[in-house]
Amino acid sequence: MLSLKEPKGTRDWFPEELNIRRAIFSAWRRVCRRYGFEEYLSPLVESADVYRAKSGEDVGGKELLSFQDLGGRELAIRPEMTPSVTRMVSKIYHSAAKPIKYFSIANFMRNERPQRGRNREFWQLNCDIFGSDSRRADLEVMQLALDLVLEFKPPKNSFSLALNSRNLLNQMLSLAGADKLSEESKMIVVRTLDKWQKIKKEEILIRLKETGLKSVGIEIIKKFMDSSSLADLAEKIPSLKDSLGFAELDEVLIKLKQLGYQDFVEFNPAIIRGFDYYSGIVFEMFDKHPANNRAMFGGGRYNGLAEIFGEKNFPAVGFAPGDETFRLFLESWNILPTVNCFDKLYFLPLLDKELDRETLVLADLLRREGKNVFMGLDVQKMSKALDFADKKNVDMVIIFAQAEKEKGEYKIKNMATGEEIIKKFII
RNA sequence: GUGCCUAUGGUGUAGAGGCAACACAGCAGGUUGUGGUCCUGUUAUCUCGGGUUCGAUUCCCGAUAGGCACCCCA
Repeated sequence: MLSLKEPKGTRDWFPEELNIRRAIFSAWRRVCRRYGFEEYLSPLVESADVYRAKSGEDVGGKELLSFQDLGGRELAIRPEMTPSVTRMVSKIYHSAAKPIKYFSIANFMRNERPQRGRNREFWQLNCDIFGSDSRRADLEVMQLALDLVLEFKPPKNSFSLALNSRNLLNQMLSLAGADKLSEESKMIVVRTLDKWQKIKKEEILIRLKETGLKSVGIEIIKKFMDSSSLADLAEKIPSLKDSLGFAELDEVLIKLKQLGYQDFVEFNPAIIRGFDYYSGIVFEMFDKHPANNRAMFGGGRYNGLAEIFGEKNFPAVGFAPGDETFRLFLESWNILPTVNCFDKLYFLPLLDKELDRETLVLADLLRREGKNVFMGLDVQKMSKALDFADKKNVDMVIIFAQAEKEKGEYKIKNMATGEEIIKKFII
């Protein structure tokens, strides 16, 4: 006997759950289109090397679900969209009118251990702007991200957008002397900063010292990480004030505030993000619900990624919310939407086996009128038919039996009100 | 890869070392043309393997599956 369980880390989508997902996706589409973004899709698989090149060490490594095709080529089920969309856009980049604003909603696989908010198969919205290095592109992408959340009318203080800049971070790190460290040590420094809010301060200091950083450098890092705002940072480390990273963050933050997002946005030095390809501004949307102690989604600028496809000067900025974390956000704040499969569903039971042919004709007629008709397949008594209609939550029941046939009619019964309408049906 | 927790009908739960209980859902009927109520019947090798015991679904060990937290990542 085979198991009824779906494969580990995947889930079955029964209509009820799927209706919720569809409602979320259609809201996402609505907002993306409002910003003039066009929908695209890439293949489910890519050459495995595409991910090995630039995805994080786990996502592009042991978490990659790869296999050989008949020609011995090594393919991988996509663990993220960014490399694929970069590949796609690289093909058309030179001839396309820029900026290119693209979005997609697709599923992905990562060989992780499933837990709350994380599955092996998951769905993501990916929104990206290519061909503009303008800060207005960063701004628009973040505005879109905020509107995606706001579309669900979340309560006050339920989420926030935290911003940082890889440029600012790198400038700070070079000030702290991290440039003199080995690549490996530098990576450990960055990892440690990523954990700033998670691990104890003593532990952090030990880790930083082990990389060979001087205490002057560690002091700079501490000042940076403890900054509560850009103004605070400018005061603590004045030399950073004139840096590119500071300027881009300052500009984007000011504009977001001018646009009315002042309650949701903040500078956060601990936003690092795992993928290697990020280069400029990075950001994460935080769910502030205590049950969801993690970022809902994130993104940033990744100008250098297209180099793996031989493209130089390929500005790109984007982000990707996942279905699972997003659903948890909506669920926790009690704002989960849903849509029905049918605007209205009609149930046509077979009330008399003598009317087999006529009932089929009637179903056909109703469908030609554009109605959604769920037809009963076996003979049912009236009370059973209505009972079934009740449980299936149909809106209307078509009543057609001998009495109706003789009068040349059928009835449409409204299940909510009990009201019946008589229609002509001569056969 | 590491740690902790859990496993009983279709679903959700109770139970106790000695006949496995309840609710809901399903199906059939009470009711051969009008539903949501009510009533009756029906639905279980208590995940698998081993151990302790006169006796284990219950206690112990292992496997498997699931959950949660790390790692990592969105």
